[in-house]
Amino acid sequence: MLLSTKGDYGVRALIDLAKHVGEGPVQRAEIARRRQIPESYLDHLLAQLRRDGYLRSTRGPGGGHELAKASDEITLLEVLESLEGSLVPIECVNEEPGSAAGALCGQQWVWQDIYTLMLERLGGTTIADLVEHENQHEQRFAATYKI
Amino acid sequence: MLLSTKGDYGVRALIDLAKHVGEGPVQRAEIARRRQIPESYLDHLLAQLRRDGYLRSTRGPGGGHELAKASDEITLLEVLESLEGSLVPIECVNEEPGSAAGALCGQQWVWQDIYTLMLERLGGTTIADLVEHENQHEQRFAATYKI
DNA sequence: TAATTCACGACAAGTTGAGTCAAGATTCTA
DNA sequence: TAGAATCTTGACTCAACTTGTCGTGAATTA
Repeated sequence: MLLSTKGDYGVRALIDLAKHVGEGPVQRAEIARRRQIPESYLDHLLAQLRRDGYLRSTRGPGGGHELAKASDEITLLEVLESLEGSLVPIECVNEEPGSAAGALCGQQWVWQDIYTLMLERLGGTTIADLVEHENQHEQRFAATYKI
Repeated sequence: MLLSTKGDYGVRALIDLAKHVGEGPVQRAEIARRRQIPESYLDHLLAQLRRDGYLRSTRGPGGGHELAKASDEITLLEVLESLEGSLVPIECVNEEPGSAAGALCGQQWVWQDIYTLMLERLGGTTIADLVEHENQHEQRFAATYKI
């Protein structure tokens, strides 16, 4: 598995925040309930996303979390790399092409191709795109999101 | 990282065997030396590849390992899945598209696309292709492979 | 029989994943 | 100012996986 639940849960949280832009801070418990994420685990993911500037938090009654950028200016790629670290599929993709280490690996060229496409797709998809896709299927899943 | 050293080392070993087809069994120690794999770890990988029918082994002096199939009939995909298990990039790719679990994830559709292309590329590349690519760069790396 | 080579399973150290929990900081409201 | 609501942070846990090492035993050949 390339992604752990970190990348999954973290993106769920951002989608939830994007869907509630303009309604004031969204509470951790709300996000956790709607997106089915363990609340105390979500804490860590929100902290990471805050450190990297994707959201801001306010404490106290009425506090919560809000997006710090427009949802169409946050790509899936940057969020996943923030939460998971580099997404290289195999170590040797990092090696200089033409280096001995890259050659030893033997499959470097195959994966470089796949990796390039992956970066294109993820870099070309924003949180806003994910929200839009969700909205288009809203009727069918309204019950799931318990909105 | 999607692949661990298992997938890397295992493919290296098969490339090495494919390069020495027709020369009789190749010894574990030879493979390990040429491809820079810890010998006792290589054991486990060869065992897995043997179980799945990609090579056969003979014991005793002059023994070693040989491919059990033609190298152009072994795809990178099947070998990697033998060594690493499923290559799905994110859990929800396994969920029924349209299911609640798939929808909750929010990025299912993006990854399904990427995964499909990955399977195409890996399924369309054989050990023979990897050997051919290596041969085309042989001059530059002859020293590395110590052949 | 001795030497060579693979076969298989036990063991182990380190890392990561997936959380839980508690103490503390901040802010709002009464 | 007290108390309640929220987030913040770090410590801690437990299980699984990675990346090996080792030792014993089996098969084969000379």
